[in-house]
Amino acid sequence: MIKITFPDSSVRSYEEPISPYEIAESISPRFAVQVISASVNDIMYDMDRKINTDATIKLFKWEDNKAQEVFWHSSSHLLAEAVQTLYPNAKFAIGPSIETGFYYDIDFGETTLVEADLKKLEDKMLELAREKQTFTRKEVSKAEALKIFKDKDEIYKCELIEGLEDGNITFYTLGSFTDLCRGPHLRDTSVIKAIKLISIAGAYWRGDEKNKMLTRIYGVTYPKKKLLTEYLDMIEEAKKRDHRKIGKEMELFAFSPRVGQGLPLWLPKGADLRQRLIDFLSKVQRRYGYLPVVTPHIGLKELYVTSGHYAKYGAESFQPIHTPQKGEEFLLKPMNCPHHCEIYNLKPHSYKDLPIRLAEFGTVYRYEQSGELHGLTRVRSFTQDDAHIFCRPDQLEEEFAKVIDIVLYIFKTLDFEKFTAQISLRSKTDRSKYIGSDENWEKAESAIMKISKDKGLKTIIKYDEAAFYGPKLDFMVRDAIGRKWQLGTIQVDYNLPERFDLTYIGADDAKHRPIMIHRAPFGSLERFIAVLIEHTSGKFPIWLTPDQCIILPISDKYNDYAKKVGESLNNSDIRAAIDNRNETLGKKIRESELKRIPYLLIVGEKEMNANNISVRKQGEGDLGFMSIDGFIDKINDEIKELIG
RNA sequence: GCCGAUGUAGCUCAGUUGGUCAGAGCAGCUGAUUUGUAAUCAGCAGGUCGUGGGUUCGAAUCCCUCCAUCGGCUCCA
Repeated sequence: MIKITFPDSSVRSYEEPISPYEIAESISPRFAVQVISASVNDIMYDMDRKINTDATIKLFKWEDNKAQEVFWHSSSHLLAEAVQTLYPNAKFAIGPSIETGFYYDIDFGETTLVEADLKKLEDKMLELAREKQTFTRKEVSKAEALKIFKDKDEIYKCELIEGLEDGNITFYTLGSFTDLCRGPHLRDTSVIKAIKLISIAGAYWRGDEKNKMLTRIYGVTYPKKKLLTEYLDMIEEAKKRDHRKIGKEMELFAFSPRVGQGLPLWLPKGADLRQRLIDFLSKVQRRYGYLPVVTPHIGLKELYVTSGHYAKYGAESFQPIHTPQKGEEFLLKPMNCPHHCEIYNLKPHSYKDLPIRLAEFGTVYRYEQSGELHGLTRVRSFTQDDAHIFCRPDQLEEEFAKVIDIVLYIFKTLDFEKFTAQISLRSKTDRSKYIGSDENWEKAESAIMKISKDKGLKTIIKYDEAAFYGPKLDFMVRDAIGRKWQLGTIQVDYNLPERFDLTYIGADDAKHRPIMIHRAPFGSLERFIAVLIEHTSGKFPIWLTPDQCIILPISDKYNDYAKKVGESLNNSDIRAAIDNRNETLGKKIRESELKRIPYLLIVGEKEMNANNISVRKQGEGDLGFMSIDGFIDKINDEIKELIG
């Protein structure tokens, strides 16, 4: 007999060997059917794999991530089996589960897979799934594993096996398809009821662009048709919030191939919104002791040679601007820090002067790869809400903490509740891509980790994500369809102060090196606004939105009164538009609602006589009559509540 | 940059296998209507079908180049 401990600490005895499935069945056969995967002593286990010793067990139903992972991973094997059946010459690379669904990277050789082929694969997968195929686990030696895949000419699998330790290799066989795989898997394929192959994409073998590009098939599966339909509907809904779509609809920004790829044109309403965000942050920064500066959009190449940016990015950037002066070369500025360092360096500083916080809404230019451009989230010209804090070592913690406060304040004000705070450190292995001494890096990395912890910030640590001059604390937010984007960033830098030979005179009358903090709470206005659009579906908070209200005269008999109301509102700094077209009220309401204007002010006979307005709130309907001053107070109260 | 897809009036889209296929709705303009909480009616005007080549008697439709966009990969100071 062995003792099996359950998550609620209850213990049951069983005759060994026994599988997780049998254990689930002993609890209730109905429960057993719902269990998709299991862990034994916190190691994921096949449902039919036998347990021989005392153990703690967890049984996962569909709702559990651990169940979905197994479900989707098994689905990737099912996809591979279908591919192998229809394309016998295909060579398989890897096929993991992902956040939602799975993919498989496959080398189709000379064959090109097109979208239309996905349907055939889906059908084949369904057909195979219905056969109730089981997954068979087999432990193999490295030599044996290599031989099997070598015989089949599965070069990618062989390469994977080469990197594995002998004695740790398992195969799983599903129908006619055997794969190198750690497992675990579903008991059988019959639970896979709904299948959708989402898309085809290219993906480099092992994620290295020097390697061959394989064909990646993305898919998602569910145990119920309804769940798949719900998922697909949800994606459709999310696409309606796409900032590129809304930006066009609301005329916030645009692109022109004549101006150039990735160079956003801010339209009047978008520029208005953007300026309001700048004003908002400027006010916060003034409170925190930041000093505004303005620097040019270009700088001599030598500036970036000094900073190290030229060596790192020079070749893949916008190339130098030449002048009539032979040998003179300017670069479009890809970041503001070197300029700010030069400002710091203009005069000697006392330790008493620090910290110095130089802030600039600085527009920078980066030649992003064409395939990387994406709406406003990845562009070639963008404006950072940049600032550089030059401080003494003993001020670092406090300054860093205050920057975190600013970021959190902004996120809170704009209702960005779901964000990830990510500590981005150096690669553990490859240190060639960074500048500066190990000592400086260690100081900076440990400082970020300590301060984030002291601040009580929930962080995740990512290696190989640091900037080349220093580690970062990044605030990541998701867009409408779940892609993660970095917004706010705070970076500790010991390296640029050295390169620019920044100093201050200490109390000991000796020269010391300040520490530099780079920080941008929005990250860039472009990306921040993109994410803001997707989070709000374009229904911006009242203090930000371009038109706070629109006046709708019922007929042109009331246009003069409408104009008068508009003037009163504008005189009180309420942004009011007027729709005095010769259209029916119904139409004006409909269009204003679709334009996401927060308040519609209807004026006709009654309002004109009573010198008031009839207020309708976007999405909610008629609020009844209100005096003009009453409405002004209402808007101002709302704004006060949001931004104080 | 790489793999795949897409590109028709300002916008959203139709256009079967190449042969009156250059269309519709919305927006715009003109006129009528003077309107009470999500689309008033009628008429008019709008496109060398992304660009440049090619195949063909004939190309929006087939092929190639380039440009742009979309989904990924790689990259992201």
